[in-house]
Amino acid sequence: MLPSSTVENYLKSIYVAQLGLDDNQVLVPMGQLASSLNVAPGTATTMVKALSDSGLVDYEPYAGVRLTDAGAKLAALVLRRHRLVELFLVQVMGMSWTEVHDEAENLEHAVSDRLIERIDELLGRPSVDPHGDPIPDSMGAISRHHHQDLLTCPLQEPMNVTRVIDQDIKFLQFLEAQNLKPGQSIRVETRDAIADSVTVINAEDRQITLGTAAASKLLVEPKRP
Amino acid sequence: MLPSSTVENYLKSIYVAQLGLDDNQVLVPMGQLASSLNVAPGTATTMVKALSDSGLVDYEPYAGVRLTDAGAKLAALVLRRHRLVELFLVQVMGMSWTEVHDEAENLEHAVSDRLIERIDELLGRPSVDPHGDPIPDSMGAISRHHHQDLLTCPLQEPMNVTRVIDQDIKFLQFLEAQNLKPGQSIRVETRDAIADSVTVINAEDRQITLGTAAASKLLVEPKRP
DNA sequence: CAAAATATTTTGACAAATCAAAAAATAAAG
DNA sequence: CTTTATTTTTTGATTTGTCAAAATATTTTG
Repeated sequence: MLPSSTVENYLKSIYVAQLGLDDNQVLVPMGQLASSLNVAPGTATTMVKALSDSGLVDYEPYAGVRLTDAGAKLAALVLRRHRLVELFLVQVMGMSWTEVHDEAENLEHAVSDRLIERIDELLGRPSVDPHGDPIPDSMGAISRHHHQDLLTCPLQEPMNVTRVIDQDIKFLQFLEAQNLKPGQSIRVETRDAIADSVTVINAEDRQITLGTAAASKLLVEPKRP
Repeated sequence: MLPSSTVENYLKSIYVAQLGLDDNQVLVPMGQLASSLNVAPGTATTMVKALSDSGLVDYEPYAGVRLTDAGAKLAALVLRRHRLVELFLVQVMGMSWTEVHDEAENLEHAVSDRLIERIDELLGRPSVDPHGDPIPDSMGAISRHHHQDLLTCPLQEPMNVTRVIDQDIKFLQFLEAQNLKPGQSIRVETRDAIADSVTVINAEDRQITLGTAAASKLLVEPKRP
């Protein structure tokens, strides 16, 4: 039986949450899951129990939830559809990278395997989406190559923006306006822990100051690795 | 509040059924609606009552159902999405016209107005889909220009296939194999009421015999009107 | 036009997904 | 190490969409 959109969204949220988990933890707390899905805590509990009965997750009461191999594969394929659709909307349909997330959020549940395969082929089997997020392959395998962010990368060195860990349209539009979107060349000028800020120089030598919360959402790699 | 996929499907079915209604009738019988949606009769009754409460249909118990103006507009926009998606899948994604119906059946509920507008633009504001079905405009208006079918068109005259009133993949594949798909030039050779058959000559002068049920699903217009 | 056949509606039940609020468990603080 | 705060689970209800089968209308037929 094929999973409902709801099930797909739960798996996707757990998957993404697991990737973002600190190394010592393995379980996603129920509260975090509930809030990422915008449902009441009790709703998440009920649903996770059902997913557990279907063998898609391991659930430990009061501790949290973790995907099984079967659940992780399904989740990766949802993410694959989402990200391929996003890239398709940008490359083929000419939409802005700032607006495709919401559209893909719906389409990811409606595109067939056959269509997603066509899209993958048409785009030349891409490895990342317009936000720099890696696209799982058709087996559900995902490249887990770890980038630095603006808080950890070297200062005064030319870096490339490779990924943005946020889907908020306003934030993405801001990055675009400041020439900070994926593919752009930048360098970090200064960091000030007290002021909670990071200053960056963009490709046009304009200086932009970000709070550390925002700075941590921009991933980079050395210009000449 | 935006209509659910289920509501959209009910409206679409009623809309299509109304177009196919004999001129003297105005109400779609509940049984017909139920079977076109593959639901039990009682399910259709319940749902139609709900649609009636929302002002999308007029419902007359034991007689049938008819769309209100609001319902008709919504239905036309669903059909618009469906047909634009079908054409898009053929023209841009390179899929076969025989297989796009099922894919569009899912996507029609997931594409946003913004995306459908892009598709419409990209395709050059087309007026018909790959099956020859007319595409409603963004106001929900649809061209209702009536074609002849293979049972009513003149004999021995060159005609163009303009439309196929059936979405069954096997039937569409058959038409494709026999050079009878929309756009092809054909002529009707003979009709035999007793044998319940129609013989057609395709563009390559091959003769094909169809039953009248199949023949009525092929719409044509004179080659030089 | 009464009897049989057909179509439609009603009824009672169920599954999926959700919420609010009460209850229970765990974690944090004094 | 008890009390308080936080998180999680339970409980009871609700909405949407569905079905099977009984009850009721309508239509057809002899």
